[in-house]
Amino acid sequence: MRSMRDVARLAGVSIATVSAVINEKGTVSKALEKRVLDAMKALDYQPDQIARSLRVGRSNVIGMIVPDVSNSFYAEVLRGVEASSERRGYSVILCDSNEDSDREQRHLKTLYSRRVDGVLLASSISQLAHDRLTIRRFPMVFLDAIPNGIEQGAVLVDNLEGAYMAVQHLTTLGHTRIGIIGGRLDRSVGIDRLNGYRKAMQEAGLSTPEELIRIGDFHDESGFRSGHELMSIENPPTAIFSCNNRMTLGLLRCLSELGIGCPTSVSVVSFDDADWATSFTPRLTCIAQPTYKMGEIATEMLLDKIEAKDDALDSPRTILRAELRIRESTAPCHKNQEAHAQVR
Amino acid sequence: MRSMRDVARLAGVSIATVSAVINEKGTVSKALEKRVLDAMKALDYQPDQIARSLRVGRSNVIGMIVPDVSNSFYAEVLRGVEASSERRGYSVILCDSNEDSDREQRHLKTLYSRRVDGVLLASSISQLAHDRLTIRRFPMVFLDAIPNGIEQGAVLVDNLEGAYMAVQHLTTLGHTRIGIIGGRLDRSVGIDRLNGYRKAMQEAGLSTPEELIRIGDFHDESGFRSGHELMSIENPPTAIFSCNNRMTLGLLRCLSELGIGCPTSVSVVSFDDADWATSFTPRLTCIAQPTYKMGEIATEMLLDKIEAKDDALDSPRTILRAELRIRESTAPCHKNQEAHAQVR
DNA sequence: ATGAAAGCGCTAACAA
DNA sequence: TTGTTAGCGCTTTCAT
Repeated sequence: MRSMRDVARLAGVSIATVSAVINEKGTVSKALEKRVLDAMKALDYQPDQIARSLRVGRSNVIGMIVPDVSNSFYAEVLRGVEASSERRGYSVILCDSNEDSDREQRHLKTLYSRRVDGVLLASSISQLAHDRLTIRRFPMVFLDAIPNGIEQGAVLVDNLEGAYMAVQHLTTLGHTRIGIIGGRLDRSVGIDRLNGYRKAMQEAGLSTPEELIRIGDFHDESGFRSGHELMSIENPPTAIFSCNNRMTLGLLRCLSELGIGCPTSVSVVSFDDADWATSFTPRLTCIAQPTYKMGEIATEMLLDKIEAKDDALDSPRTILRAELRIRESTAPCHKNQEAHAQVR
Repeated sequence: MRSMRDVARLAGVSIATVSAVINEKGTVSKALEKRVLDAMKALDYQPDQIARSLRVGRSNVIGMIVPDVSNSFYAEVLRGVEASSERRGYSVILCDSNEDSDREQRHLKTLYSRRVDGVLLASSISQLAHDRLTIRRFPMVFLDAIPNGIEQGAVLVDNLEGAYMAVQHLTTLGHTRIGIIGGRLDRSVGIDRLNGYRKAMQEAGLSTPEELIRIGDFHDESGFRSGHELMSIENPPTAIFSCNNRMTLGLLRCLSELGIGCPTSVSVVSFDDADWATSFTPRLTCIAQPTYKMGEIATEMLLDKIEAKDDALDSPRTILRAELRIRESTAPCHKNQEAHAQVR
């Protein structure tokens, strides 16, 4: 492994000069610069970032913690993070917490030991909030979800509005019995989406009896189960709003097994878009989050924070809007039209 | 930021003793050990891995390069990698090459600068093979695909056999006109899967006219286009084998738009399973790769290589088997039954 | 069993 | 403009 000494020796200069050339400190004459550059090339020299990090006290590495990379939502966010980081000369250490707060805590400790310059945390295990010590260790930016009591920098989606749009779309189509498959209520994401549902229902003058509200855990299986429960009540919903991609998959599987037509018998809107959403029959109407952009913005925010000249401008929350993408899994309420017809 | 000096001072010992305690070198008396441990706790001290890395010449970090994390195949492999790495005390720097060989090259350079102990490369941009220099820089293990001329350690799936199983399943169901949507033929993966198709067809005594063979690029759009092409030839196939998850999505979208029933009009088998595969109607028959396990095995192989005592046991290739998961997107060939009936 | 000190490869302050 | 040198925080001989 070549070091600066080797380059310096070959170029016939001091290591300080080599360092100056590498870091473009500009105080080096053209002649020497060329000799150094040539020597570097000849030796195929690559500066040792570890040594550099130790010296300058910054690693140019950030950590990113996600609950599950194999969930396409996080994978897409991660892409944005990786791209922005690379652009600005940072690398990212990926940590998958597997939704386990112990693992998350371990990861945080490891990241600290590795002296990452900051971390992006895409999971709001609220317990973390209590551990303020952790937060003091390095700049952090929260992504997607925000733990209770944290006011730090965060990049979020307006979940309430997103859910509201989804359900309003349904009410506009004439649906009155609208079920929801919600996510965990110990997460801001779960709460906000449920509230968006409530708001839209209320505005439409619709009631939201308990039987229409199922709370899942953001996983496939709970979507499946909730779907079954919703469709087996006495007066089943004509439309269902599912609060994330995984639960939607479970719901769709449920409807398929039950032989319930979508959107003929029941309309479906999902929070989260996904690569498969337009390949389904029917193509799925959904609330799309700007995943890639969320990753980019969060990264920019974190890096700005890291590179801020002491006068720490406290990074605010950035709230992005989700987008309603109307496709074919939602249709006018058939039942109500009949009811309407009967009335006449 | 606390250092060993702080701990040593508080405990009233030398930094050598602190180091010995941390690394469990065992030559420290119980009494001192306790004092050191207490001091560490009191100061909330976490050893600086950067300094340690510089000193010992190992970083306990590995790099992983994937062409696209948002493809669930790679995301799942990554999960396995992350889990195994964490278990053995390594962190992983994730690099997304975006299928661009320049970016990949840049990532490799960065990883080298960061002195990672090894890298996992899940992309066979063949150009790399020529750059043997890169390979000498650190231990590498190839995942999923293998560049030409490389005999290094690699974890692969038996793509030929997987494709063979897929197509054999189709021939067994009585299909004789079987189309294939292949992947890029400058990749081992693309070639092997095509050959598996050819082998199964040949063994079944079936011909493979050019019109049944479409070559895509592993992306959604090419699956869509190929689907259209296949279904618009004079005597369209009654079954299609699609060579990866993304192209399958495109194909499914195509069939849906064309209103072609699956499996009634055409059976579909896909290489790659995915979370959505069992939520589709019909549930998708596919060849599942052991993604998570691939990640685990590749990581173990790489770490063993890294930690090998000089006597470098040259890690072999590990070839895993794919698994045929028969679901409802494949059915007996309807057309042939008719033809059969006519002959009588 | 414990400590003193050298040095990993680099940057930055200072000298020349 | 260029070089000398002192560390960054750690591990590891080598004395004691």
